[in-house]
Amino acid sequence: MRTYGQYCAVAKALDLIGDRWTLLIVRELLLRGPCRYTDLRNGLPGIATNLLADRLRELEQAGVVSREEAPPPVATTLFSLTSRGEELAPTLRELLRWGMPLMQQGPAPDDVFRAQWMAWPAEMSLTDREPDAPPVTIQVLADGEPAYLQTSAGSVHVSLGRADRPDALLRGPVHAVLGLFTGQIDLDRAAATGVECEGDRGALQRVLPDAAAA
Amino acid sequence: MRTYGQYCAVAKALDLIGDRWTLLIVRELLLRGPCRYTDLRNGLPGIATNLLADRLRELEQAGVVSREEAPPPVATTLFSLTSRGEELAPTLRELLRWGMPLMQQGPAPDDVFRAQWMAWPAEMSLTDREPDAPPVTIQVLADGEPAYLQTSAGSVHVSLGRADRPDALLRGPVHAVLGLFTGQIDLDRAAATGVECEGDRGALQRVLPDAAAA
DNA sequence: CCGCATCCGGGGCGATACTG
DNA sequence: CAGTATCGCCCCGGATGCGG
Repeated sequence: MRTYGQYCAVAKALDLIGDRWTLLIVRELLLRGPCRYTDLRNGLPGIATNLLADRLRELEQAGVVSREEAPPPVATTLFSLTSRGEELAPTLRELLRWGMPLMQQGPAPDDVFRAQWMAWPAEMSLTDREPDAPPVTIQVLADGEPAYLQTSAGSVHVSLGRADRPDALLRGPVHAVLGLFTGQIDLDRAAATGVECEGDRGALQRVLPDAAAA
Repeated sequence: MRTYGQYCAVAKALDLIGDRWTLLIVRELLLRGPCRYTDLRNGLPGIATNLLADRLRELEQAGVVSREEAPPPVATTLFSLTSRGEELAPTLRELLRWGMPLMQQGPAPDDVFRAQWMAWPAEMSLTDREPDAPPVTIQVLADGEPAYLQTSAGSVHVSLGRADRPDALLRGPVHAVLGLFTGQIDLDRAAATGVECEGDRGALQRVLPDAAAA
C-alpha cells in the first residue's frame, strides 16, 4: 500500500481512503446501502472494472467495506459498509458541502448523472413546513432519472425509483431541479429553464426553501 | 485536468482537491497560515518538489490558494489560502476525526512527524478547567519537535516553537503525548512509556481530559 | 449475467539533478 | 529560495476474456 509516511491523522486517513475512486465507492454504499458489484459499476460511471475490484479489496482489508455472500435464491455477493465505513458519512457530507458551489454552473457537456446523487443535497435543503398535515409524495424526474420525495417527521426523505401515487411530479434538467431544492432559483425561473410541475403545486411549495417557493 | 465526469458535488469537489498530496497542502496552510515554498516542503516530507509546484499551480487556478509576492526586505513569495480554501477546514477536521483511531498503534517505523500536526488533536481534546485562573503555558517536546500550549478563554491553543517561560514541560514520544491529550492513557501510564513531565504538574492536569489527569 | 482477472498503453507520480 | 528538467515506474483507464 502506498502511504504518505506521516504520523498525522489526516495523512493516515488519506492513506486508506485517499486513492482515486475510493471515496466515491463509499458515497455509493452510503447512498444506496448494500450493493452488488454491478450496482456499484452503474453508480460509478467511468470507473474501470478492475479498479473497482481492487478498491473493494483494499476497502475490505481496511475494515471499511464488508463482503457477504447472499444465500440462494439471491445467490450474489453484496458489498456493504462496516460501522467504521459508515463513520465516513460526516466526511462525505463536508466534501459535498464544499463542492455544492461547483454545481451552480450546471453539468459539463459530458457529465453523467444518477438520481441518488440528489439525495443529500435535497435532504439538506428541503424541510416539511407542515409536519402535522398528512404526508405528501413528490415524484422527481431529473434528466429522466426517477426518484421521489416523501415528507416524514418534519423532514424530507429521498428514495430511488417511482412512487405509486405521487401528489406532484417534477420534471426537468438536473441543474434546475437542484437549483430549486437549494433555493437558488424559484418556481417561475425554474419553469423558464424547462422544469415542468404537474399535480399539486402546493405539495412542492410545502417542502421547498423560502427562496424557491415564490 | 482529470475529472470524474459526474454531476455530483462530491465528485466535483474531488476533481479539485482529490489528487494526491493536495489536501495535505491545504492542511499545512490551515495549520501554519501563509507559507513559503520551503516551509511547505518542510511540512510535507516525502513530496517531490515538482509535484508541490504543480499542485500549488492547480490550487491557485481552482481558487483555493493565492500567491503573493512579499515586498522587500522579505522579498519572497507567500502562499496562502483564499476564503474558499479556508472553507475546507471542516472537511479536514472530519478527515482527522475519522483518522484518529489509526494513530493509536503508534507511528510506523519510518513515519515522520511535525509538531504542527498535534495542533488539531490537542485543541479538540484539551480544555481549560480553570478558565478564571491566570493562564498557563506548557512546553511540549514530542519526538523533539517543539510546540507549546496556552490556555485562553477556556480553551487551549497550540503554537509552534518554544515558549519563553513555560509553567511546565512535557517531553516524550508522540504517540504517548497524543494518547495523553486524547485521554487514552493517563499520566502514570504515559510516564511508563517514556513521557517526562517537569515543572508544574498541576498545569498539565488542568488541561488534560478527565481520563488522562489521574 | 455477475464478478471479476488479464493485458496493455499513457500519464500521474516519485526521486534526483540542476538552475535563475 | 523557488522552482524547472529529466527519467523510470507504477497507478490508472480501457478493452477483452472467462469461470461460475
